[in-house]
Amino acid sequence: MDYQNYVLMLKAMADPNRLKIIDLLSCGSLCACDILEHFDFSQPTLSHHMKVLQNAGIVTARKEGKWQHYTLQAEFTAKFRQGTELLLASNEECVCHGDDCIDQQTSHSRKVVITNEKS
Amino acid sequence: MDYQNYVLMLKAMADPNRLKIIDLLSCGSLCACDILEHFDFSQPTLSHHMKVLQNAGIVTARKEGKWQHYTLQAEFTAKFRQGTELLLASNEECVCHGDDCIDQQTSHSRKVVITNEKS
DNA sequence: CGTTTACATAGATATAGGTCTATATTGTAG
DNA sequence: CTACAATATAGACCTATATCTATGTAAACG
Repeated sequence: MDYQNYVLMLKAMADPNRLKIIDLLSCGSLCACDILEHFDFSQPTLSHHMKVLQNAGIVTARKEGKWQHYTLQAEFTAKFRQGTELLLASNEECVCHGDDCIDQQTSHSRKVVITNEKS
Repeated sequence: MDYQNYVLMLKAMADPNRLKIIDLLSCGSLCACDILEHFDFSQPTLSHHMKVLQNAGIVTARKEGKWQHYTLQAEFTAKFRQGTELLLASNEECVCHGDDCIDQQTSHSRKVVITNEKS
């Protein structure tokens, strides 16, 4: 997995209002008007935020009459946790062991550590 | 926990370059010049990104001679996972059950679900 | 002491993003 | 068909931010 999708999720989540929307939806589906009641911003602003969340694969929309029902995408939770674990793990799955990685033998800081490290 | 610190982490992580820096550091400490080798941007830009990561509590810096050694903050991993679980959990720890939450009995969409739901 | 190396800071610039008002679209009900 | 209600789209505006060049600072070295 490259981090493209994970970054997309992070960007969508990195807004207090959208994070609150996700939190609301983690308790179950809601329509736009119900979500809007929890915020001070305008309806078009909510529409914008919901589109961001959909584009990131975090939320799905299901139209029912006049109402848009928003639901947390089932795969989101698993995918986000997976991306997080992949990022934070220091094992061989770590991306930095790929072709774009540090050459630990020629690393400058490694040389310094050998000659100057005191602790 | 309010989400303030979690949002700060998310904002710092929601950049492909900073995400790659975190990934690099998940394999161990590195000095600025070693990190810089993996990127095309300038040294001041890296300095900026490292400051963002420090302000978010993700990275710590330790000066050793001329070199700045950057390390993933020990608490970051745990705190981020904790914030993620708190966000995605649909149990009573969910923030939306606080005073700023949905009144599920008077929810408009709930009424609609009862009268119009087919599936 | 002067030079080089590693990094930080200052300031400029350009793009991204969050918000608004105004308006369009779509569905429901009379 | 008309009116209203729920949501989406368009476009403007402003702030945040990612980047750069130029310069400052601090440590090591001859």
